[in-house]
Order: sequence, then structure tokens, then C-alpha cells
Amino acid sequence: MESSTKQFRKRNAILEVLRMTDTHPSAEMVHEMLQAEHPDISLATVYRNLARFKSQGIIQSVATVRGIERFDANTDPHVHFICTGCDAVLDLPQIEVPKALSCSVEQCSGCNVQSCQLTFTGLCSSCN
Amino acid sequence: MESSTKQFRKRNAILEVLRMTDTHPSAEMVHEMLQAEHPDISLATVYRNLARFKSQGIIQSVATVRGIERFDANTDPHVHFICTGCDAVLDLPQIEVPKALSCSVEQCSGCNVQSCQLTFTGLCSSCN
DNA sequence: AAAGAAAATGCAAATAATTCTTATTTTCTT
DNA sequence: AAGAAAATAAGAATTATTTGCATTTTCTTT
Repeated sequence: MESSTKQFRKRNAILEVLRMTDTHPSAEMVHEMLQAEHPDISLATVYRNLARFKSQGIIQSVATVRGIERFDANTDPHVHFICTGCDAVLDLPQIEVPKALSCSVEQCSGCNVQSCQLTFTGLCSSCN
Repeated sequence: MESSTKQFRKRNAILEVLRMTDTHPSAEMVHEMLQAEHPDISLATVYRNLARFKSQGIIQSVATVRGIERFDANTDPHVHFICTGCDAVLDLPQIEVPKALSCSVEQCSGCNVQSCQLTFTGLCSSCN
């Protein structure tokens, strides 16, 4: 009946919520989204696990909107749009980040590039 | 002898510091950089004026590094590199953001694009 | 299945960046 | 020079995030 493993039930719930949404939620938003199924998960645990996932590289933080960090379980390099009206963080899957850019950066700067983010800001179609 | 206007002496000092540096400082860094010439400018005034400049569009915030906002008096779209070793924020003047991208974004998403940021993360040449 | 070890969590307190309040000072207008 | 308006200093308040510790849950080994 019940799933074979109880391992990390809460931890997995946190990751699942993040994987199921495309809203790029903050820690507090994740906590709210968990209320229905897991009302006993504390906000501290959400923060703790998001930090853990991030250090493991299985999620990334994609923006800081009004001082609040926003997360994404999609770690492929992709493009975001931040609406200054409603603070939404949207994916822009149609836009590509030219792959060659990271190499150019390494060549011209001597830096070691680990990731790349392209973010547009403005008003989303609803707020516009 | 003395300059003809006393208008906004402190405010201008804050803006000047930001214009003279390429380190993309935080509010606190700006405050420190002002100590020599203007030891009487309070941190609150730095925050207040940075917020004002930002809302006026004469500076921009280019990143949030370890939860700390970093500013830039250069509002032309340009590319940055954030070092996860030393928290430096560097310009990458050699790299161009394709101008056509903003138009593509507007067309495919219906958003109104106001600005665009391309940021690479990794280790700078010193930390590498 | 049980006991002990290790890891995860809840709760509340601590931390730290930023904002706000209020009295004072500076600048502008007339 | 006087009064009005704007800017500032100082520190308190706010808020997102982190941390310490006691408790609970899960894992390991029998």
C-alpha cells in the first residue's frame, strides 16, 4: 500500500513541490504550497532543504525579487522574465542563450564559468 | 574657490563614488568608500539615495551576492561575472548581449521588456 | 523486531541587510 | 533674512534567513 521507503519524506515533498511548479517560488511560497499535504513542515526545514538542494546543484536560485530569493528546480540554463508589477518570475523557453558565450567569457577573462543567467525585466502581459 | 552650488553635496558624493568605481559595490561598500572624504554620511543616507537613484533609473542593481545587493552606475546593458570565491562582480565588456533578444522576448511573450541582464557565475582568474 | 547511532526536524531565538521614524540640519524660495 | 521644503543622522523597527538545541524520525546492525 504505502510506498516502500520513508526516506526523506519531507525533504522529497519540498523538492517535489518545486519540481511541479513553474512559478519560481520563494522559500515561503514553497512552505505555503506544502500546507495542504504537509502542514507539519516548518519554514526552517524548507529553508534548510532549499539550501541543501542548492549546494548539491539540484536546484538553483534564479533571482532575488524585492529582496526575496526565488528558486527553480530546472537547472538547465534557460531564460527568465521578472515582472516588476506582480513580481512573477516566468520562463522564456523560446529564447536561447547562445552556448558559445560561456567559452568566449572564459577566453577573454580567464574566469572559470560555472553557470550563466539571462534575465529580462519589465511588465508581464497581464500587468502590461 | 568653493564650487558654486551646495546642492545635494552628499547625494552627489554617493553618486560620484559609484561612478568612479567598477567594483559594483553594495550599500555598505559605498559607505566605506565615502569615509575618507565624507565621514559624516550615514549608512541610511547611502541606502536612501541608492534607492532614489535606482527609481530614477540613473543606477541599477546588477546582482544580489550572498543576499547583498550590488549596484552599478553604468545603466547601459552589459554583461557581468560573479565570482563565487571572492564575491567580486566584474564587467565583461567584451561580451555583447544580442540586441534583438529583447524584441524576440516581447514578441513571443507579450511582455514589455524594460531591461536585460546577462550574468555569468564561477571563479574569477584570481580565485581560479 | 529491537537498540543504538545518525540524520532530520520544529521551535524559538539570533542574525543581518534594509527600511522607517523623528528630530535636526541644510538648502531653496521669496 | 525668514520661512518652507527637502535631506540627513541616529537608532529603532522590520523582515528574510540562519542557527542552536531538544525531540523525533530514519537508518544500521544485530
